Amino acid sequence: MSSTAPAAVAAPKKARAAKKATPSKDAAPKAKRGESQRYKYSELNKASLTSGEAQHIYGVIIDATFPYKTNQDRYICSLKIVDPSLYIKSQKGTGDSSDFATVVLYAKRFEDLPIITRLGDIIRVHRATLRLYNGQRQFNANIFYNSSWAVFPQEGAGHGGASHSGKNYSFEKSEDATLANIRKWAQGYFQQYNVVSSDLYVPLAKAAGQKSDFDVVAKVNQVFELDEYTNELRLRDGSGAQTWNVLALKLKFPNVHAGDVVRIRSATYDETSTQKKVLLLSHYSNILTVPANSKLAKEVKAKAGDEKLDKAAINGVNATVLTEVDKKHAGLPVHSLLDLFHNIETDKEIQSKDTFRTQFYVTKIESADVKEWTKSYDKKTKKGASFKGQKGNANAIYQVQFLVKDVSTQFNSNTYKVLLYTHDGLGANFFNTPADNLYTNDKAAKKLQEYSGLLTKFNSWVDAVVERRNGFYFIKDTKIAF
Amino acid sequence: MFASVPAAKPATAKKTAPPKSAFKTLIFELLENKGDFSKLSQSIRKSSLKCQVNQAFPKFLVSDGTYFLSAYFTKDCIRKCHAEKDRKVNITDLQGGLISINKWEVELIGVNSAEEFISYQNVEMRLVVHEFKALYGEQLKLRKFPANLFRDDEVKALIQHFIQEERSAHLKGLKRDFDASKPLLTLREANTVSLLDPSKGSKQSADEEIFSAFTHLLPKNKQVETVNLQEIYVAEKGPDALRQFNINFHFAQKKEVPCLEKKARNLKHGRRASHDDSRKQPAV
DNA sequence: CACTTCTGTATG
DNA sequence: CCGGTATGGTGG
DNA sequence: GGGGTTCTGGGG
Repeated sequence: MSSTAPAAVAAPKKARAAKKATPSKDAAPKAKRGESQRYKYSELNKASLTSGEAQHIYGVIIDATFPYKTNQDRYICSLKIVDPSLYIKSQKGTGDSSDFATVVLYAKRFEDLPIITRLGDIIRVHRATLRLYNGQRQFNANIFYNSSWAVFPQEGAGHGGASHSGKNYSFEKSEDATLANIRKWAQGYFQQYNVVSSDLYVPLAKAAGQKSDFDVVAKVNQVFELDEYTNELRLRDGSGAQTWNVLALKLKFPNVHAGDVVRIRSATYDETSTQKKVLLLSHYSNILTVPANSKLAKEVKAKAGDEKLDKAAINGVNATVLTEVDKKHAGLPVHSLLDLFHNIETDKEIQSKDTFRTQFYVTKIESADVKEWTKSYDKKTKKGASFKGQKGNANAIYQVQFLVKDVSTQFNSNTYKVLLYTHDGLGANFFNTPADNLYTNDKAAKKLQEYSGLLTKFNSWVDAVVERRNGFYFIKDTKIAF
Repeated sequence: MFASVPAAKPATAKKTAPPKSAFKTLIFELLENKGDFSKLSQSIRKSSLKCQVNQAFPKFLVSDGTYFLSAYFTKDCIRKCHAEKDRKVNITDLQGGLISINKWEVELIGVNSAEEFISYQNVEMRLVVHEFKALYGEQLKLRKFPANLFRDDEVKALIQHFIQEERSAHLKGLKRDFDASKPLLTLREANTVSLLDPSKGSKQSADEEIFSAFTHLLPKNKQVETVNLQEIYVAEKGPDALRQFNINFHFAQKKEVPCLEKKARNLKHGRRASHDDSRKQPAV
């Protein structure tokens, strides 16, 4: 093989930053001709504390702040990393604080720092200086000068899918092995160890007692869209019966999903919230997902459990989904009311489909009189007749209109019709009771009356599958969950 | 928290304890009373609000130690504090200081939340200052990083609830004569019920535009008149200063030094070994 | 080429 | 005259 | 650096 200098790899994705990361001065970049290694990577625990020279490292990320602004022209991202020479060995109990290294990246621009979304990803830093800070090995890297970083996902082979500072990044062929090795080690490490030792976070049950900010490891039981900018995460960690809420901007944390186990770097207890338990985030706070197959994630998932829905919880304090959708639609993508009623006029994709999953709240139900929710249906004329004054329940069907609203249509003046018309069988089980003459079946009428109240209550939501027929949307394969 | 406001004592008996923030209590009460300030208990309306001035310009932000919101001054208020002979008070010099707002009111108004960050879903609780006093002596031991009141989880829920009730009241009062004989052209027309009054001839397709004509949000002409903060700035510091302020944005310059606190801070200068430079030496 | 540091000039 | 900006110098 | 911005004041 020609033993030429390593080829700089063109960025596979659009680079986050606009800078260049051409190798600059200091230690390693002195590749003699014929030599193929410009960068030599130090193990975290063997990097020199005395030389003061710039060094190059690979590490497994176990914590990180979000890139944050510190003054007019400085941004910082601070992270904790480990490698086979320096890692937290305790599975539980107190960890030894010297068992990881920290990395502090400095930049002039937000875009020049990495956004870390997962524990277990690999970071490579070029031209960092090592010093002891509070007994910690701390690598400092000035991205605004000549340092650079690259982050490789834990999943996947090779160095595809990397994000990096600068316009491009170098990757020597010898690094294939380096990367593969540390990935393999990380894999085993996350499966055998907790990685995040218990002194690095607090159980939610102890959150209220914290004096200052703290970290959390918990399961995301639900991601609720609070408004067009914000999700409200529902967190549980099994340390108490409470479910905790935290507002997470959609743009800042696009990768948080229900069922994930996450680590929150820096939260505070909200002393002003009296109706529900709330954690507050800061601009440097981060939410990192814990690999699903890791020991830690499995333990937390097992402990957290699910919060079951019961009627008493529908009190307007927390937004609550009252319905459940048949499992066969699990993969059906969610569409907003804007899609269903507006974008359909122009969007070919939407026009080509007729079944959608959608979420909304009910502002009004028609008929207002619950007894008129069912009709006697004449298949010939396709008309429903009131049961009022009638005996029996011949050909009973539901004919109910929901006037609904959602986040995507929050600001406009419209409410939208979603129908529960069961003449063709669609949605027949929605109310968990067969359509009947409600003038004679008091028990059913009473139950429906209760549903009516709960469905139109503030913070009650419906998660439904609808099918478009003849220009109307009909609910199907959906039922109230209690 | 307020100095003398029994903020911890809501007028109406609630199931839950009041929040530990005067502003949050205030917005709870105001929304509960559909924006009618006169319905709040006198003990709240007549209390003084002791606040920290987080920022004087371009928005006047005051905090109760936990949350901040925007304050607005009446013409009378400005006139009075500029008239003080010996100690003329400059609104724009209050940054970092404490003030006691002794006469005030709050009103619920419709705004564009895309532009006004001290609001939520186009609703703002507007704090109108009729009379205040600068508290020069007192120390600022309030929380250092107050948060936007309108980003609070419970406050958001409260405003959503308010809007939803306004909407459903609107919907209930709407006379909807559905003309079945008229052919429906689009799916949207068939499935849309508008809050807009159909008799007004407004188009049914209010897709893009923002609806905030709720009955309990004050229209512009019903709001208390307040002085534009930029006018105050010019009056106090001159047009040059305003121009300079805007230039500072072009190239971000130094942090404005709050007039009130720039004295007693010449003691610390010993540049702590900041490690943001990999070439600089000493470790700790 | 991008970054830092130094120097001189325009600007107010 | 101060400070920010533009320019040339530097290492890789 | 376990932290505090803002023409970015719902990534910062």
